[in-house]
Amino acid sequence: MASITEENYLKALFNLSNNQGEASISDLANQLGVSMPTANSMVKTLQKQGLCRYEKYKPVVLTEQGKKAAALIIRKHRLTEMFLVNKMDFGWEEVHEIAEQVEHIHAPKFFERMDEMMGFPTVDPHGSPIPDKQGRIQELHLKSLSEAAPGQEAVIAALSDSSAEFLAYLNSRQLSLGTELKILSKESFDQSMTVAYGEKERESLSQKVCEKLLIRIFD
Amino acid sequence: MASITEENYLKALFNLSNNQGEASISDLANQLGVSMPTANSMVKTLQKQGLCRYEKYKPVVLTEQGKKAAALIIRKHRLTEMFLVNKMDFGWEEVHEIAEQVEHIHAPKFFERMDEMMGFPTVDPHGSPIPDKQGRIQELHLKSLSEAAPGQEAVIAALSDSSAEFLAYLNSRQLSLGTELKILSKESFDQSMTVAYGEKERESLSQKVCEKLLIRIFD
DNA sequence: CAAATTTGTTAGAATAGTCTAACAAAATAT
DNA sequence: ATATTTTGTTAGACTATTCTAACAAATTTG
Repeated sequence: MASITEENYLKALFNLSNNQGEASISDLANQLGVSMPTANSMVKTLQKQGLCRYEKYKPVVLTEQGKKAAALIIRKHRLTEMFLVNKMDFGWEEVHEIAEQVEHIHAPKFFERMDEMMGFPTVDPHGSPIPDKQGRIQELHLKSLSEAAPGQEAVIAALSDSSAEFLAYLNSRQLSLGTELKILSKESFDQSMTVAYGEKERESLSQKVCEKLLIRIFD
Repeated sequence: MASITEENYLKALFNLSNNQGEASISDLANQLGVSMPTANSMVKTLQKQGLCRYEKYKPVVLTEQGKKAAALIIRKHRLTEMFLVNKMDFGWEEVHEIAEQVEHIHAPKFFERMDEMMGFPTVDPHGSPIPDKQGRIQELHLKSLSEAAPGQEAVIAALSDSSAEFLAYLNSRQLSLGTELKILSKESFDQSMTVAYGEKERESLSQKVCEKLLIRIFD
């Protein structure tokens, strides 16, 4: 069984390799707040266990086994976040830190019970998909708000950044998952967008924000 | 902040010193499944942090600070057990292992929310008192069933053994907290007792079992 | 392309928590 | 009160995870 430390490396590798399917040692070290030699030696350890593939001076690639292990940890993380929000009345900005600890608990029944109690949710409070028990992840292929055009209507389906700061910003603007937006205009100058939603007739969202809001466009 | 290992030593010391207020190195080592040298060196570490007092060849005594720290971990353990039983529909025999892990989570709000959701319970699913937020424990001073006399009526209020095996035994006999017992007779031969409860007209309980059932006698 | 920068590696050391072997003190039992 | 047993201690070693310093490879830049 992987240690908590190893689990954290797997999770970091998984998250970093979303795009290329591989991650550099320096990104890994950065993500985990450890030195490069530390990341380097842990990668060797993971490789010995068949969890990743690695050659000197090459990026690290998770094996199928490693991907599955990582996905199952992420499953526990996201189920926990959802449970905290749905069943324990936490705000979506409060749950990451707690889930970061709970995800390392070894108690299959505990997480299955959460899952049942919530009616088997497919996404977490930030719209990220919850991997299934086999570690498979349903891809959502959402667009970011930046890609939408004036005149379109869309609903916020997920976030590409779930930091407490960004969530606090969204809270302050009454933006949440499910919020329906009408895109009024887009500044070609700074890529900021003016939108309407709920009670708000005209709100301006910076490019930074638009990029982080993942939407489903109404047909 | 104490490591998980240190927390486990504190908890073990707390449980072992219930009677004398002190614990031997060998009992501590035994309780934790480590060697005596290991327990010995950890005791020195805890002492340096002001969590216990210790002199060579003498038993270990928790300081007030150490007692409080231990009680707060036990609080998290027992709140978790109660939450699992009351809110997540686990059996009382399933919760110890999970609580053993959850008790190390650092998230005050998580445990406070559990506490609130349950209406601030004072005992865990096995009848053991839940320490308050200051680490104070309300003593229940219960008698064991062995101390009761034929003719008396009593209610099971707690257990002095919460092992899965004992709990399975109690489940198989439909005995639980709150079960009201009429004591019919006691064998002076083997100290076993014959009792009536629920649908059962006559059930025989061995001395071992009677000692582990903590009761409140009806006036 | 050569120089500079970034990235990655090796070597060596530190800390936490654990062990076994050997010995010493305390407690128990003749 | 001595011998035996139990309990406790010290010394030394091992693994996991981390670090810094020094160097090497790869990449980027002028």
